[in-house]
Amino acid sequence: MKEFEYLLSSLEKHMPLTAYEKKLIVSKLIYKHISKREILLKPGNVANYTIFVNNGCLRQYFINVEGVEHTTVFGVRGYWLTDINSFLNKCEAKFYIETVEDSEVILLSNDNQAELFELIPKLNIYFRMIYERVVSAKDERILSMLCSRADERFLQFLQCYPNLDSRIPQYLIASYLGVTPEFFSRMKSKMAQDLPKNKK
Amino acid sequence: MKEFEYLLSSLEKHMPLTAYEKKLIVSKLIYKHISKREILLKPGNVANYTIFVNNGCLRQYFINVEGVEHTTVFGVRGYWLTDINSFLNKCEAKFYIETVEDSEVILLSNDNQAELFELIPKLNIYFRMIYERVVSAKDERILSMLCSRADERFLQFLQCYPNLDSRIPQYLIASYLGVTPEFFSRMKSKMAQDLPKNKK
DNA sequence: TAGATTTCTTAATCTAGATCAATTGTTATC
DNA sequence: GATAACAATTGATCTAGATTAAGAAATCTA
Repeated sequence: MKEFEYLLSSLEKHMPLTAYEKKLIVSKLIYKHISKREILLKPGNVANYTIFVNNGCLRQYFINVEGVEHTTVFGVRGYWLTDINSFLNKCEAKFYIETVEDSEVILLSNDNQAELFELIPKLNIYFRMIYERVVSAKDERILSMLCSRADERFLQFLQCYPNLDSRIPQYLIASYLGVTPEFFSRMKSKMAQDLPKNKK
Repeated sequence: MKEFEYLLSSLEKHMPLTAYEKKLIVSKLIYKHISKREILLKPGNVANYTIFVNNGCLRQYFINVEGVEHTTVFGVRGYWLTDINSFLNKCEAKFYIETVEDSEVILLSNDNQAELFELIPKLNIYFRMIYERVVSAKDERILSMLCSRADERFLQFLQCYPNLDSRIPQYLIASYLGVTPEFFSRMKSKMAQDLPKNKK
């Protein structure tokens, strides 16, 4: 039960839960330890699960026709992650989901989620609220892609994912920012150079 | 009551509603006719309402420090629109919301929405599902900004908003795509030029 | 229907970031 | 601890799209 503590406390931030309800919820969940660089979802497959990140870091990414990876989102502790279109419509996923470091995740299958919505309707409140916040975060990201330069987007990334930059390879950050690793490298050293100047 | 028909039918696609519930819902809504270029929300104010577009077209946009407008989303018939962060947290909005053409909208205030969630809990299902789809759409847009060129993004825009391009000025489309009006103009004529070649 | 305002186009020049290619660091693996 | 595989840097060149500036169309509005 300890493994589900963090998720349950996240639920209880939004609504009270009885001991029975908690037990019911946990009975529908799968806890998993996954090591670095394991693929949880691949394009072509169906996203049968939505994934709660209990520890570690995952990412969702897309590979375009030229074979270039584009990271749409990182999932760190407390994040829910899935190819939502595939999960909702049981159609083919277009995104990969992969661990970036050794991670612990909690899986909730589409069917189990549907059952839980039936049995504990107030879970709709929880997911409604989760999605509200996801929408808000995605709006920020869209805005950032629309009107910020790569260096500003990097600063926003640092805000959004504190300390993550030291945990993951920088070509992944580049793929999240939408620049090449080469450009990111140059940009980073330029920013470090300019920083002392700004401080003066 | 006729004015709310489309919204109610949209609700009923997701769940059955009794006559009483429908009446209750309608009693919490405000129907409004607004003419072109009216501003419904401004940065600095709080987004007290979420807006259902019954007819016409609105857009949400941001103005950056240089005074350049960036359109994050268009709202056409059936869309819900608000500065979600401001609406949820009653904090200052950062986005404008404005009509692009004469429009009819339905306003639902934050307080009334909360009341309705209390009185008709299954509305949580509706909004949960609406937000799921919004998240999916925003994922698409993020991906598009990350890995498509402006001309490809334009084609995606046409798919996403059929016929809208003929209804709105093209500098608005440019601001949605994230390019200057000048570049958009040139790109468009280049695309028209290249089209016949592709057909051969 | 004329003038004013807004929108769109075209051209010249400029820049953020891409691409290609080579080099150096850093991690894994046997 | 040597070799291979992967990650990061650096430099030269190229391009999508920005900027500035001007004029042409289209639209309002009186």
